[in-house]
Amino acid sequence: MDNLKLAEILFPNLSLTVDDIEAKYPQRQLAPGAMVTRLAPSPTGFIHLGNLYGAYADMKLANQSGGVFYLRIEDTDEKREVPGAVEEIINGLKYFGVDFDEGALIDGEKGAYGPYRQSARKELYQVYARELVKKGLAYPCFCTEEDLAEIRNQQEAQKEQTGYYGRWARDRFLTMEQIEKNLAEGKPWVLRFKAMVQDGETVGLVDGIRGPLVLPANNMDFVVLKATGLPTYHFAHVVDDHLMGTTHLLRGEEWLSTLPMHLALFAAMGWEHPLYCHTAHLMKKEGEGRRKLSKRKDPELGLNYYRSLGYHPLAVKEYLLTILNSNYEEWRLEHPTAADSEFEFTVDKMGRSGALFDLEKLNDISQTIFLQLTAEEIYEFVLSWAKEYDTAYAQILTDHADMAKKAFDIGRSGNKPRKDLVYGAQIAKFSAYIFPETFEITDSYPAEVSKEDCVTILREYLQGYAYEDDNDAWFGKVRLLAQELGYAAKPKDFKKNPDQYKGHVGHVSGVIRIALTGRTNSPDLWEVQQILGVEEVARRVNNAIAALN
RNA sequence: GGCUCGUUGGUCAAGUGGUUAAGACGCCACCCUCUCACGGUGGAAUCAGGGGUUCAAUUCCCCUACGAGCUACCA
Repeated sequence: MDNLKLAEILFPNLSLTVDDIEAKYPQRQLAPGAMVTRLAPSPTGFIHLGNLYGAYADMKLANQSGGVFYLRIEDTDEKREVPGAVEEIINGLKYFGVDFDEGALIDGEKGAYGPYRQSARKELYQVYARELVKKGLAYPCFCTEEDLAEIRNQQEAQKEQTGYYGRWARDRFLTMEQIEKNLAEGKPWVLRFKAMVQDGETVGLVDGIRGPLVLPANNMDFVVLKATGLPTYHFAHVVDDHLMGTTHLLRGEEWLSTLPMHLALFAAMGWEHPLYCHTAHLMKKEGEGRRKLSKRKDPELGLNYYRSLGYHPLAVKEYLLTILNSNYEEWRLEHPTAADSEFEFTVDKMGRSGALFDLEKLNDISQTIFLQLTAEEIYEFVLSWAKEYDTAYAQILTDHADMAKKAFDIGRSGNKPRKDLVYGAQIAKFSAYIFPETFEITDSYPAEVSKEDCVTILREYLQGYAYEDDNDAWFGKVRLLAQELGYAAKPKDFKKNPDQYKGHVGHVSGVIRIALTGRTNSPDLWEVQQILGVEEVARRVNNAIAALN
């Protein structure tokens, strides 16, 4: 077989040569140790937590080493492409704090190693595919779907490994005449890699996360170029990551089993492969078992889920970081306020087994994230969330900006701050008590207090209420009132002698709390009243009295 | 089915040929306390199972079970 001639017949119209390309994509001039990483999603749907998880790792690796983090769009499958997906990927990632040094943009791109959309790199792949043919390492295959199904059936019947390989690789043995004839007849063809391995041969490499790995060498004559002339993932990955100078390649563990193909390709091209790092999948608990989080079944996998609920992007990032690197949480404990960029991220501390997504932990982290924001920042964040997902609440926040900010800030100072705020939707519900439009009495009065006493307490309380009182003076009055009505001034006294009292001051203030906030659970009452103002306090107490009668 | 990867409390996990097997979230109890929180103290709870190797195995090897992934002209 004349490989050079075959290459010429298969690729007659390429304008570029290998030298042209190598000249256009020189090795990157970076400091030693600088890592080049990438995110390479395919525009087939929404971006999910898994993408974000990987993106943070890639970004940290590049940033902390003075390297480059770029975005490449893997759009070689025209059938599955979803319109607008690229925009959604970029915007979605940006919202959660992922920025790229170079790569695809919504319109166009930036960086010298483009194009960053694989569909625009068709000729590049073909030039290298032609090289493969020249070396006798690739050949055209004219098999139809039916032909392949037939091969598979036979293999299954004979209990042999399925696939296109060895003696089953029908078109591997085509003569030049047969190929020319097929071509002349206009038969569609794909280009297959010609696997050259002995039975039982293995390949070894060191994975950044999993350590040394020994895998069976690839024996499949897999497809390198589809009938459309576009490459498969395997070929595109090898060509692109070589040309774009990727040094550390993070990807999901689903690629582990096709890794030998990629290794074979790198070897065939005579290129060095990047350091592969195969990450574990995020899992989901289902019944007794666990399974990979799935795009279809699990809305919480979509980034949009967290965004629509109003989780702060920093909270999502912080949470993902804790499951990304096993020693991050410990570091965070020692550096509670440091920027996460100060944490040195290492690939070998990434988990080998899939983590279950833990919403409760996210909530916990989310609470402490809000603690670090100012009331102003919280307000801005919640408002921008509400504008998109809860317009009624957005209107209220706009109308009562000052009130909202003060309410968000209650009890957050000092060294034992409250952690009331978790995420947008929760905040909307939690803060409802403060605004006149949403205030309503939803909880019931303490069972220890009779209806008559409730009325008495509220009447007397309102009479004695003075806006100028400080917190201590205010509560002193409540204590006094409690005592006058036969309630213990201190809960401890009541606990010791429950028969001597109707209840204790907590029950009395509970009545006031219900009247003022509508709930048994509210931030500090004195502060709430400072925000509401005398008139509103009086209005709410009077309404409560009226409702009791 | 074949191949590959994985398995430490409920969850995230540290860790090592000899440890009282960290820590975090959650849970429970108590303390603090005007509620709820926050905070503090304490507690329950883990090396999937079985074989080896070894003086000694959670750690090394093998098998089994379970989970996951791949087995496309998808990525």
